[in-house]
Amino acid sequence: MFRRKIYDEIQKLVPTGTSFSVEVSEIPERGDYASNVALALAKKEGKNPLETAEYLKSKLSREFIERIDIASPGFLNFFIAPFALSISLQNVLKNPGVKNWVKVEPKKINLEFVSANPTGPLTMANGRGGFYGDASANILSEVGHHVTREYYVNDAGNQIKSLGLSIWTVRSGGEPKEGHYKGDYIYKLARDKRLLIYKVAERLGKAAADILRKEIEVSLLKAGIKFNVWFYESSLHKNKELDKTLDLLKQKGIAEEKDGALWFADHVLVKSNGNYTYFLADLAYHYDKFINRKFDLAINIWGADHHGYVERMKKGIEALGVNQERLKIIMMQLVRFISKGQEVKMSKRAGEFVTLDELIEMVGFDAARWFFLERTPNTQMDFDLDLAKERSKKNPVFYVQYAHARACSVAKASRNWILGTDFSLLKEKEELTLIKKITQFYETIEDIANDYFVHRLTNYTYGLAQIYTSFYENHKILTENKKLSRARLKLNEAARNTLRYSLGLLGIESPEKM
RNA sequence: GCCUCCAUAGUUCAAUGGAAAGAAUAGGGGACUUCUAAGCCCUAGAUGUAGGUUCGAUUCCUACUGGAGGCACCA
Repeated sequence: MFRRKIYDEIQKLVPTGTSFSVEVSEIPERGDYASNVALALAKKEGKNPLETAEYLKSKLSREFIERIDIASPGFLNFFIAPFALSISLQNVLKNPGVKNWVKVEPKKINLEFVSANPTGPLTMANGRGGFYGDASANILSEVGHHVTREYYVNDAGNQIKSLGLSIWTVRSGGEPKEGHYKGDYIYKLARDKRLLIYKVAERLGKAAADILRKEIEVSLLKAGIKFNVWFYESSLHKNKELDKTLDLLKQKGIAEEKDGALWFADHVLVKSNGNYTYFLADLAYHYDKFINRKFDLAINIWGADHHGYVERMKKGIEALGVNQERLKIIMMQLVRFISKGQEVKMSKRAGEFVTLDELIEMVGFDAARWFFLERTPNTQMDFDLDLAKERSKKNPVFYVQYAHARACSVAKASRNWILGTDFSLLKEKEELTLIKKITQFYETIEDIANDYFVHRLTNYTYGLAQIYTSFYENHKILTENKKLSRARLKLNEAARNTLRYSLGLLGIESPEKM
């Protein structure tokens, strides 16, 4: 699309390694795209930015650019020629697929997300990482990567034993003790006939975890979150992967013994009682990802409470001989849920939480997804439950879906009057703005493929809906002027397709009627 | 005590070091009665404080204030 073309052209004219940007202009007077390249060069080579801008302006091709303005202190503002916009609209109508317009080097990517311990139902807090991961996977596969959606199931630690003990205690008529899991689901599991045969806490816990694991999958499916691999920690133990990892670290002389335990830097791998730590299991897990399964890139979506773990993991995989650039960790900041002006405190152990199922029932599938996908991962967010219930109709997602339904409705009302479309008839401000916005879809996807900020797509989609609605309200699509109607119908079609495409990648429905 | 993240309109959120900080909602005003009014058009309103780097800072650095989280031979 245009941004890429402008960027490539400039790059040919400047010394290699020059860092500059081409971005979408927000203000019409500044054209459609703007570049700071002259300013960047001025800094690098000490030249006058306005002179550099003049030079670049004289050298740049005008193939699809109508005009280039130079603005103080040295910006280049590009105005796309209307005929080029027409061509772009026709291209998008013909080949809407992202792969046609966004080029990436295909990678084998492991995207691990949610990975909540199977010691209870998913809470609505798990929704944030869940939706974000799901939409990321959609987008990364769409641009051409080979993506595995993976859930790491922690089924081998103390918490499973604790789960077993909690159920055991309740089943024996007692109350859950300090450190035990509480909540209705423990009582339900205590009555579960499938579990009655287990008399040992560990086995009971494991069997219960298995039941909970399946329930988690059902909840995720209801939320539209899909996985293709459920990776069990226990399988690492079974296959002696922890020992292999340990041997490797010992061989390299990285693991050190101290006070009867085995350490990697400041972190324990094997406790003095001989037990392996979770850290070692995680190293073995990532060894499996990178070495055994040969993923080029592992993306982990983690909750903010794991941030202290990031550096340890990166150093750990580096020690295993894997470049840490191949591990990308996305931290999701916490969500605070507010009800009646008070924060709703959630704790799985204390049994105080709202489940993901309940959240979706309360605010609806599409609204829940939209709400979480709308925000950047690295800001804490407040979720007002009362407001979400009350204002469900005012949720932006309905505005976007409504725009799509309208576009569908117009398309249905139309007849095939004439063949051939004269796209040059589209010259109203709202029409040209809409065409530009449609082409920016591909630029947005390109950005996300690079930085994984999925919320860019949500914001883009809302903006597209606004611009479409403005076009719709200001210009009648179906008129007596058949040639004009035909052109506007084509634009309507492109807008509808792009809305549907975006919503689809976000995992949100695009109803044809509302 | 040490570390990480965060602080933007009344409220909920945007803004790859760029020009005049965008939306939504709540507020004020208006048009149409014709393809879906869950809509459109206009209007008012914000970068926590004090410094620094830079041609240019919401963005980077330092200190402070306020909020969240993390610092185990837990998982």
